[in-house]
Amino acid sequence: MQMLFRTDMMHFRILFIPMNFFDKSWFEQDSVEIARKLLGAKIEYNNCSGMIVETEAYRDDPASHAHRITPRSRIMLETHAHLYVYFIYGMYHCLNITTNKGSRGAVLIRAVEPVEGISAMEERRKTKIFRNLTSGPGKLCSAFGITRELNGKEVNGDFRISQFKKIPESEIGVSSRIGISEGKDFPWRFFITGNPCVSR
DNA sequence: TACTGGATTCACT
DNA sequence: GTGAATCCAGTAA
Repeated sequence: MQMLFRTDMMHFRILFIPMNFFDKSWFEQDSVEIARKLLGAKIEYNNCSGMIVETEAYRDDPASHAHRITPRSRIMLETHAHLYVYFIYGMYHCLNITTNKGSRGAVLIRAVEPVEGISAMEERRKTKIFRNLTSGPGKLCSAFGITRELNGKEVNGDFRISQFKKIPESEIGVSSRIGISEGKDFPWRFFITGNPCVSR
């Protein structure tokens, strides 16, 4: 397999990054486009991996942290291909990838199907019910051990994302869920597959 | 400095 | 279906 080389200056290691990893420029696209294309991609972190089965796109709308730029959300305006991890409800983390070069935007990873490191996920989640390991934004962060330590990091460092499985267009659904904020509909926002490991 | 509420989850009824 | 858990970013004063 063809490889790229990446040097890790802190530890003087050479890491091998396969060619199917999304490069930084790929994340310059609009968040809605990326949210759709990320379905079927694989995330890897902490010796665990999972296939993305549900995403949610955020742009400059009232329900988005990007709508009002604050020190916390500034990363969505200033970067793409970076991780935006925030803490919510006092106990959960949510994982986003910044998008939209030159504008504000991000994609929330809402659910994945566990692929590797399942026993570690079971331990962190304190359950052996496969369906409950990563079927929600808070659940998947818990299963992977994702915390705010990852906030601001560029993708394909410790946290990697790569092409994995091609999801047929016919299997991709756009949810008609109601947007949380201000009671407005954002039907373009949610992308799901028919995979059972999606949020309730 | 104090207060409010949230891109969630889970236990309980 | 409902409500509690729980921390912290954001805001008002």
